[in-house]
Amino acid sequence: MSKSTETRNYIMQKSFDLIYQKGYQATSIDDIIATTNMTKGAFFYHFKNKEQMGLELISELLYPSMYEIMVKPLIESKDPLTAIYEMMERLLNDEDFFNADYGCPAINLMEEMSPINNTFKKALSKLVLSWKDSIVSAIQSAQPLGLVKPHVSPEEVAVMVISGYGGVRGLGKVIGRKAYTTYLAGLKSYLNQL
Amino acid sequence: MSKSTETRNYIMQKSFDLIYQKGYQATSIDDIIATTNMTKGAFFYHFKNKEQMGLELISELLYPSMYEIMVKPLIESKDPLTAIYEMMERLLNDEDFFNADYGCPAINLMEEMSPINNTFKKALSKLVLSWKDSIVSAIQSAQPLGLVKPHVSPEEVAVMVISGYGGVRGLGKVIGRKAYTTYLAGLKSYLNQL
DNA sequence: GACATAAGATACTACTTAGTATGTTTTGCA
DNA sequence: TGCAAAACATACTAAGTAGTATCTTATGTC
Repeated sequence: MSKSTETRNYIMQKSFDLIYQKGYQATSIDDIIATTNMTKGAFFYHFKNKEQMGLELISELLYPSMYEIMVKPLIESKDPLTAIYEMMERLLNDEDFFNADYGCPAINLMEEMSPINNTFKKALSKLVLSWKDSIVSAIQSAQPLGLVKPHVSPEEVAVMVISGYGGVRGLGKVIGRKAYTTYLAGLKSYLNQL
Repeated sequence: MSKSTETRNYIMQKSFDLIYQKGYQATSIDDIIATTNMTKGAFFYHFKNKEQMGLELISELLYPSMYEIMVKPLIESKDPLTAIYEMMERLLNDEDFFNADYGCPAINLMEEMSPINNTFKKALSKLVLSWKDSIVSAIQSAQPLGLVKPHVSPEEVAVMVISGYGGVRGLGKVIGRKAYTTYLAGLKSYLNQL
């Protein structure tokens, strides 16, 4: 990796961390160059402006890493229901990438930016829609196998699961990690009854 | 109502609207005095500073109105499960107070402010905890009546319902109101199976 | 090793921000 | 009706904001 792309990645990673903790709008370019020990010249050499940097953050950092943990485990799984539960368990128990106090970086950006920036909204909707699709497919594939009752709506389940995740990430910000464990228990009963 | 408290209420109501649409940090005092046609002198006569105004917004406007629609319907209800469902239905279908693009003002503030301001966090946790308590009590009261299976954990149900609500408000920002209707259908099946 | 360009640094600008100091007007009440 | 205090207005400040213009240094290539 060239020195140039190395610093670019470094700026993006640090920006990601700051935005994750403080929010996109509350993170200033001065913040970013301060924590990276870079200068404005470096930042604006690598990125057209702050918005462009944010969008590249989503497509190059957020989307791929979230796809890996949220979507991929659901594709090609013999046991879709436990795959969904274990995906959620890994997601909520990953304390390296996530911090209960700060919630989920993807959800945070959705909450903050969707209402005020249509480009962000579209970029983020890709992520949520591909997650939804993978859950719908998982349930659909489970039904002919008799693992999920035939009258169950895969769309409804997907919305329930996604909403549950987004909501418990917000709840965790307020009442802490215990929200996660309680939610996971509730999710297990929910999935078992489908 | 005196003229003074009238303008105070007016400032608070307009501030509430702005914060609901743009977020707390993105709403400047200049924004507020511009949309109210007031001046800085008026604002700082009625409020010590921006933070204090936000906190009074929560305790005087947000908490009471949310309590009315979220908590009250669950107290003294003969049929707790349908009470929960109908509460959620009213909450999500109220298009006067809420806008799908902007989500829920309480959830928004939780998402934005809990990680960065402990006073906001504590004020907002009151709301979410009293909601949780009322759901727990509703389920508990339903169990001896045979309306909810005895092995069901009221705490788990409460966390599922609250997370579902918070999450679907975020999802609605991205994919629109159809998230609400799908979620409500999913919630109904979930509650019926308890 | 020269030298063109990439990569980064410095110093600015124009604007916005929360908050203050000090002014003027309105209002209740003796 | 006079007048003190409440209610509001005006004009500032100091710090922060995204972005630009221009400079210097590093790096690959012939």
